Formats: sequence, structure tokens, C-alpha cells
Amino acid sequence: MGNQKLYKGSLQTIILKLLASNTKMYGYEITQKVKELTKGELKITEGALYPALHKLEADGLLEVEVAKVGNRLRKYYKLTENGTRETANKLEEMQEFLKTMQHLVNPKFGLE
Amino acid sequence: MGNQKLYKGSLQTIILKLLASNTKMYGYEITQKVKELTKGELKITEGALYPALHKLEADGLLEVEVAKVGNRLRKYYKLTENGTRETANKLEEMQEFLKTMQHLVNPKFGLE
DNA sequence: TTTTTATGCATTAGAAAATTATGTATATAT
DNA sequence: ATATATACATAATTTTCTAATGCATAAAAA
Repeated sequence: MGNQKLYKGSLQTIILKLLASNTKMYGYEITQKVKELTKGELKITEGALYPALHKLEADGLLEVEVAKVGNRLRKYYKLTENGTRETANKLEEMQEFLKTMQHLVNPKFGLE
Repeated sequence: MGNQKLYKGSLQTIILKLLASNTKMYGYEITQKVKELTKGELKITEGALYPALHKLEADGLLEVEVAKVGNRLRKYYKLTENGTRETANKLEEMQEFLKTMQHLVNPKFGLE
């Protein structure tokens, strides 16, 4: 498992992107999906996830729908209209970041 | 200018990579070089840079050579042997991170 | 059958890494 | 004269995370 530290700041974007692709998801499901998609490279902790979800909801980007499955509670999150717009912005910023970073650490650069 | 927040956690790697390419650099030079290489997309603040340089030095990855240019002070930093090794590690971790992140935010993924 | 693992939510204490603001000082350009 | 650029640095605060803990149900393993 690589340097978790590098993922700092990208959690919101990851959550929004997953909800853009999957319509609705609940917290635990998000942690499992990320673990699966990254082959264990990134493990989202609950201490990071739940506060992030609550913040996105408070900011009006997500809305919640509580469901009872068997005897267990689930909170399904999905994008609001505003959330869909913000997701597009955040994904664009992420692409720009990745491009810039790729450029910065490219062996060929840093000399010009 | 994009989302500065995303760069959180990558400063050490950026510094080490620049010193791997340029042999020796001083603090102010690093801020200018990064601004130039990223076309203003990333601006390293002094409050982030100097503590980072001091930490890398304390960890034995960098060594300092003080120079007087005119009447002004400059602290040139360069990689130690250990620093060169660590740079290779950090660059590998960065590449893995960028690949994983690219995969995560790719429009095609998140569904499988 | 008891105990561990998985599912599902959540909060708190603390650490790490940044931003913002401030401070000191010299050099250059307006 | 004054603002901008060069060059270092630290302190207060904020953001974002990890690690630890807590509650509760369900399933699997010992």
C-alpha cells in the first residue's frame, strides 16, 4: 500500500465521482467500492468518510434517504442538482491537478 | 488556478524531485521554479516551504550550504545519498498514486 | 456455542500539513 | 520616496486526515 498521505484533499472528489456513476450509495458501500477499485491501495477510514458525507450534505451537494435493511440501518446518499454541477467542477480540477503533477514529476522536466 | 487543496501531501515529493533534477537549489528559487513549471497553477507558500525544507534536512534527506550573494543570504539545499534513495521511493509512490487516482476519476469506471 | 469477522452508523483525540499573517532585511525599479 | 522583488523565518489557526473508541446486528468459524 502506497503513501496514503498523497490522497489528502481528494476524498470529496472521490465520493462525488462515485455517486455520479452509481446514482446512490451508502457509506460502508463507498469504503468497499474504493478498496475494490484501487485494489486495496486506498482505504477510506470511517473517521474521514462520515464527516465528509455530513459536510457534503450540509453544503447541499448530497441528499440522504434512510433505509432499513433487515434490522440494520442504511443511509443512502445521492447527488443533488447542485451536487452534480459541483462534481463536474471538482473532476475538472482533479484532471488539471493530475496533469500538472504528472508534468512536475516527469523525469524529463525540472530543468528547462 | 485550480484546487490548491489537492496538492496537500505532495510538497516533499515536489521538492525532492526538483533537487534530483537540479543538483542544488535555494528556497526562493524553488517557489519560482514551481510557479514557472506549473504556469502559476501551484504557488508554494513560505509557511509551507521552509518548514518542509527544515524537516527534510532534519530527516537527513537534504544538506545545506549557506552562500552569501552580494549582501544577501542564500541556503542551497541538495540531496544526501539517503535523500536520493528516498526520492526514488517517493516518486514511485507518486506515480502509483497518480495512476490510481486517474483510474478512480475516469468516467468509464466506478460501475464495475 | 462462544467468539471472531463483517456490516453499518458515529464521534473524539490527536497528528500532519497546509494557509494566512507577520517579521526582518537587502536590492531594484518606478 | 515608494512599491516590488528577493530571501530567510516563525506563529496562530485551519483543514483534513488517522487511530481509537463506541453502539448494534448478522453471519461465519472455532
